[in-house]
Amino acid sequence: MVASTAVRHDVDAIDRRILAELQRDARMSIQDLSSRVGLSASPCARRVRNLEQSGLIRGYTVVIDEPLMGFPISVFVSVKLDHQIDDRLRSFELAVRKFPEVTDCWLMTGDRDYLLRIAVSDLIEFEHFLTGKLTKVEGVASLESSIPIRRVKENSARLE
Amino acid sequence: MVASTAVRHDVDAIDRRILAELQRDARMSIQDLSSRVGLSASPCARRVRNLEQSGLIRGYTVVIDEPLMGFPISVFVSVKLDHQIDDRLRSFELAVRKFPEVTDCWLMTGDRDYLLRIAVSDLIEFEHFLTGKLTKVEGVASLESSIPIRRVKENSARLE
DNA sequence: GTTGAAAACACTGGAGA
DNA sequence: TCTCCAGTGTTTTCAAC
Repeated sequence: MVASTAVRHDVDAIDRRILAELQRDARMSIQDLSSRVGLSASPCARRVRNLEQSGLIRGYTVVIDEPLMGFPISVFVSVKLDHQIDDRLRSFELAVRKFPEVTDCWLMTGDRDYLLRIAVSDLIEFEHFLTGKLTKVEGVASLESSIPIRRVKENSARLE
Repeated sequence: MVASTAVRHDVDAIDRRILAELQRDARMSIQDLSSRVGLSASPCARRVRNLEQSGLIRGYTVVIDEPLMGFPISVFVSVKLDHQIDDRLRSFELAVRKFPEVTDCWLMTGDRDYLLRIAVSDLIEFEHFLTGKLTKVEGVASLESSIPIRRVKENSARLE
């Protein structure tokens, strides 16, 4: 019996190099990309298409300088909900997805916790976000914030 | 006195829409992009170039499905160093940048802490990473791991 | 995997609103 | 600063090999 429903894609060494190059610069032309990975354009384009269709490449995005964008401060916030009911989780996640301040959100194991990264212009705005928005979401029981100084490494995904 | 050394870029509403569209699909052609933001191609290309040159657009990257890539498990690790000496920080950061398992790393305020996200194929590999690599980095005093169940929101940067 | 030709696209510069 | 347009070179796509 064949289990998989999606088209499986065997990622070989060239695919890895394609992904690494696209991680570095996703707007590179297929021509440039092909010469960097030692292929001609047609098979390179085909590989990229296959990587997209297999779902391994989920998309392409722009890398924005958050400080220049007006949001130099990040804050990590641990959120604890008062009940781990599916409905509560859903409504919390819905709210979080709507808040533009929230850049990342993970549901953690253990103690009905979420881990959020918040991007703000300053701590005043963060205060307003906490009191005016986050604590008003139904089910939020407690919060714990920690502030990073600096981002040391930033890779969208592990490749090797 | 004019303070800024770099070229300042006033981000207007159209620029924001350009950034939002590129965040959705960074490989979109300028033609597509221009019609989506209600501009013709030439000024749209100029705006993108300006956003790149002002540093607001730092680059473009591919969004990879980490589970399909073979790394379905993420772990957040808090690392405490035994001395907050600049030299120790530097060597720790150098090591972290070299480990492919580490996708993100933040230097936190407070207690000489780093926050890392690790991507692994399973918990066995995570164990090996901890014992074989991370704890062997000079200056690492203590570790605390927490495991997420699921990613709820994933935005490379705040835009609004 | 390669080559090559047609179609789509990007870039430039100039005229006019 | 935008639109529109034309000219040029590049890039993508797709067939045939």
